[in-house]
Amino acid sequence: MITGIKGMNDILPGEVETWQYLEEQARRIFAAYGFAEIRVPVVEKTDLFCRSIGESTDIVEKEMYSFTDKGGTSITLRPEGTASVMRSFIEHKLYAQDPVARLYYLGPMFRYERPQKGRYRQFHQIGAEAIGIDDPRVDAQLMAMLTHYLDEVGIRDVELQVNSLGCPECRPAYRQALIFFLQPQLEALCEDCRRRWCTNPLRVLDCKVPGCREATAQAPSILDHLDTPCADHFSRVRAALEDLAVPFAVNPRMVRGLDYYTKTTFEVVTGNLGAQNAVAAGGRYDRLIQDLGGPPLPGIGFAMGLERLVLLKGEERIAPPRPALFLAALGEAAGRQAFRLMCSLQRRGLRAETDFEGKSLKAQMRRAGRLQARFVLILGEEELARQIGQLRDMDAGTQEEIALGELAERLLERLGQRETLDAVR
RNA sequence: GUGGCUGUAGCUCAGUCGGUAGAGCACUGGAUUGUGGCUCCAGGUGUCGAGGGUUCGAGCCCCUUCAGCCACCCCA
Repeated sequence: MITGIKGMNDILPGEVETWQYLEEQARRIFAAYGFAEIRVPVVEKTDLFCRSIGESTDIVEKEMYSFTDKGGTSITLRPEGTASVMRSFIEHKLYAQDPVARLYYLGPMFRYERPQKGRYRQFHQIGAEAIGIDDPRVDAQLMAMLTHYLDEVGIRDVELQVNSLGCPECRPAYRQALIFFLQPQLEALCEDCRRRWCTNPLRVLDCKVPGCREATAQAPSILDHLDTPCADHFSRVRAALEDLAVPFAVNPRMVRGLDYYTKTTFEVVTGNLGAQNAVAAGGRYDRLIQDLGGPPLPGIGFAMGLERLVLLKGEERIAPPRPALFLAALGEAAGRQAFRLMCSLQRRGLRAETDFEGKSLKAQMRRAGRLQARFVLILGEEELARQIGQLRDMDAGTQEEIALGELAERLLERLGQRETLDAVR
């Protein structure tokens, strides 16, 4: 048996409806905030990710699906979406028409990691990017949109956390201050954190080991080391969030896995995802476009992990659509008629089903019941001769004769009635 | 890359002290001729993840290997 690839999952009927729902709501809500979809390839030249995400990040160092194509170019399955969107934005000079762009994307991302709960080698993100405005209100607006979306699709028990990582002018000083602070405490830190102290000291603040948390309890905060523009930006972001009544918590220990972030960073976290806690994450990247060879335009964006949203929805599945009608036919002539009727209903957009195996009426009724058909049309020799059928309401258990010529109309009428009733309830 | 747990029917899982495998669900047929869900009856399916070893005999014990899950690292 040929199986799928580790960490790459099939999304089967029964679950796919939830995916479709989450995607549709994102399209609808993001559109209201002025975002347009952009579709970019799932592979890019490897250099793009090295330059944007950062050479020394874990993603670039050990998690990329990179290979050489037949032309000798090193290409990589995208580990995230922002780099590709920025490449496209720059390549097509979208800033020439309008220096402000709001773009969203959705699709698969790839990272070579050991799979675990909420974490896969092929995973899916919905992301949004707002380019060209450095006003803090844009930061707040993006977080408001994200919060609005999660609320709308019924994701509960989450918290929006915000932080500022400063900029290349002020972050190095903080980094030094943190290194100085941690140096005398190295003994108290875990093995991983002693390594982090050298490689990425900010990560020490994020460690879960109790000993490390104690040792860093009095550590300097990045928020006290921001320079004036960064501090001002951050306070205006918070003010704007308050103004919009978006609940949030400041988390000065929040760290990022990608190098391009500046100033505002944010995460939506939950305790219901096993070892994972992030549902969505994002931040400002005011240097990225320039670093990739574009104009000096600022940007901010976020991405949500679809698998994680689906996981949080849990058993709360979106019900697949029910067939409007199952045509139960007895005998060959009735079978032909049922097949014709089914096709004509389908052309009118009504989901209809029938039996192709000449089964007994009992068996056909059982199948109709299992498919949760709203109605069944029973068509035997006698009905066929009179050009009528028995229309059975499967929910009510009632049945009436109807003329075959009126089938579609009667069906639409009664389905409409039903929908009205549902709406009233 | 490291560690732990688990692999038995399509699915969820039992399987005693080592004696050649079971249940529920699902599926199919039936319980008055042409009427679903509930109930009852009947029916089939397994390289017991794979390979090797111990043993008269292995689903069970030992070794190897593969896969899945979970956790670490890191992250959506």
